[in-house]
Amino acid sequence: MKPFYITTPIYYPSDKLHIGHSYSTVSADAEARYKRLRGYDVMFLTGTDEHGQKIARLAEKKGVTPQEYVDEIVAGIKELWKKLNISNDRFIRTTDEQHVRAVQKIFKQLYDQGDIYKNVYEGHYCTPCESFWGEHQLVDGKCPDCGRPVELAKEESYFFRLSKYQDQLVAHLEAHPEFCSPQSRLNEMMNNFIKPGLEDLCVSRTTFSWGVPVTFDEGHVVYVWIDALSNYITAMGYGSDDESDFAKYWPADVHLVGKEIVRFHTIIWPIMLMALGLPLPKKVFGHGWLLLDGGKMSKSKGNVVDPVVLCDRYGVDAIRYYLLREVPFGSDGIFNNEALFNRINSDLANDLGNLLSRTVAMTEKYFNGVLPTEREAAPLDDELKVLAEAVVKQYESDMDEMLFPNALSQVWQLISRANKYIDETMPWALAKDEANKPRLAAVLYNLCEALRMVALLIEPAMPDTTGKMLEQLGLTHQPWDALVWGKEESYSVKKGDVLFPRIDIPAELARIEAEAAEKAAAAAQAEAAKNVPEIMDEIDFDTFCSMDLRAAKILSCEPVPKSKKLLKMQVDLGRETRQVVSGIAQWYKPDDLIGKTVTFVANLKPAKLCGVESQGMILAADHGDAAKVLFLDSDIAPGSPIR
RNA sequence: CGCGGAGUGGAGCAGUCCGGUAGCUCGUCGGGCUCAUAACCCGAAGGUCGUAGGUUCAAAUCCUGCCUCCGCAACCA
Repeated sequence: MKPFYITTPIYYPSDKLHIGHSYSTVSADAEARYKRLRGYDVMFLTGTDEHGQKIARLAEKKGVTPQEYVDEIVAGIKELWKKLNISNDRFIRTTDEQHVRAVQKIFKQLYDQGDIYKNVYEGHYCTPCESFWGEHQLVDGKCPDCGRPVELAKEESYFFRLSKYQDQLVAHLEAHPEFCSPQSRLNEMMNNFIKPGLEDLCVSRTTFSWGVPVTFDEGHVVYVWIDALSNYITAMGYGSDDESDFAKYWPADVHLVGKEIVRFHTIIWPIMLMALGLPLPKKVFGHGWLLLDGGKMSKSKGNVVDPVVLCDRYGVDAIRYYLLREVPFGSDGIFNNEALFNRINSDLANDLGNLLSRTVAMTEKYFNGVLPTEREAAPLDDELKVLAEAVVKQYESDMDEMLFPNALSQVWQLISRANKYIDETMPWALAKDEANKPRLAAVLYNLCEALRMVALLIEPAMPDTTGKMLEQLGLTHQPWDALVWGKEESYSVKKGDVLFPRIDIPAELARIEAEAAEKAAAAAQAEAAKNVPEIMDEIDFDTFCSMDLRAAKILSCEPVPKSKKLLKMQVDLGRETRQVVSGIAQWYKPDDLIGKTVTFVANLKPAKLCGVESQGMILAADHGDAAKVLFLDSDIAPGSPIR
């Protein structure tokens, strides 16, 4: 069997993974599944990149060791992949002993052959980004990536001679234009990084210890790239006693990566491999991002963008389908709930689910579920058949290029054609006359064939659905070469559960919003509780009684000119009317207050605010940044004492 | 001139490289059908292709100016 080796990036387990990571991994999974179906001996690798200062710091903050910290997060990641039906053959962690040893070996070899050398590094370090920046790269003295402050750092480091291999790299990239997809990104790399001349790369650190130790120089740990990128070969046993998998699967067929790390995979990684005398991967596929809709709003909806929640609520295959369908090649896609629900309803429920449902229902109704083999063909049938065959071909070519949205839209063309075919043939009309039975059987047979092919085609994207569809069609799993029209002799179907239930979109959106609001409120409350000031020193009862609190009815109210915060009011205190100024204009309009009864401090020494005299004070509670006036029941008479 | 992306019927996009009848999905409206998950099928309405100029027989597409919007973020797949 021909080997096919595909990888995802290894993820940084500093926090739970989000929908974007799921997108990368589901894409790789779909391709891996597709290649398995096509008869390849697939090796599908994913994993985690667990070292670095950031994780060390997070662990410290949490009071656990870095290893304990990542162990917990990695467990969650593995659970997520299980939930998403990810079929990875191996899961590498950069803390795996085998990996650590191999990295040490690689580092030593590169050092021994002079590709790594020791020098002093001076630069500005951005901890969140784990990036060093030169003086000229900083923006306003801050990290050009994230805009946060940087720390000046100077340390003894090892450097990797990228420059030495520059010409060799350029030659390779020019000879293999297919090495990087989309090609536009390679052009970007060429123009921005390669042509101006590669700078040697800092590959060790002494400022933290959570990393792979450099064997021959105590205090140094291997920094990021040599540790992380080499996972693709160490996972195959490179540098261990058993390199048989490495021999079998390397070079990788595809490294699937997000667009932001194309640079490392098309420059640093190939050069590392060249230095090690190893063959280069065949392709680096840089996909776009799945962006969250609505910018900052996404935070408040955070719970819904959690892939685990999404799967639990709407089904794994629906999420997988959305991810694979929504991000066009070469650009970014958008994630939002409404788009997700629309896709589920129209593509999955209406088009696909309903097609299966109506076909199986009619077969049961007209033939008790068992189609007779006596069938009468008609010219119209060929259209369906021809389309099905064309779709298979185009689908395969799209999947070979990992153009998932294109491949899926091919399948939906067939689904659409089949739905139309039902209208054209009108099986319910044929059923009215016994003489039409052979024609009716042919129509339903063709629909079952179309559905069978659809079921097989969507397997890389939606493996569970394939099983459910085949079951209703009375079939068991079929190999890829069963994608031939007319392969089944006949059908014996059995209706099952609805494939994809429709979502009541307005109701669902309202529910999500309510949930988010509830969460936000709870969070605000928790936040407020944290900010409750210390209780003041004790006072005696007389001191308390010296404050004359009264109910006061607001008679009129208007903003104080030239002031943002102040409102001027006349209040009825029963025996007199007072003028009071209150700093609540940001939260209350005059109309909100007129006629209301409030809590009033009647014996406060008058004061002038913005030149307006205030003869007392209206009480309000601090509510976060805002203030909430203490309103009283309106039937309390103005001037009533409060105690 | 910080960088990058984008302005095409109600929404989301394709078309722009290589000028020549403006296309797709969703939504809306009308019709059909009744097997089916109020699903399916057909049809229609709806676009000065951001704007002002220029090149051309012809511009969404090429050139120039202007305007507007978005991201620069979670820790980045």
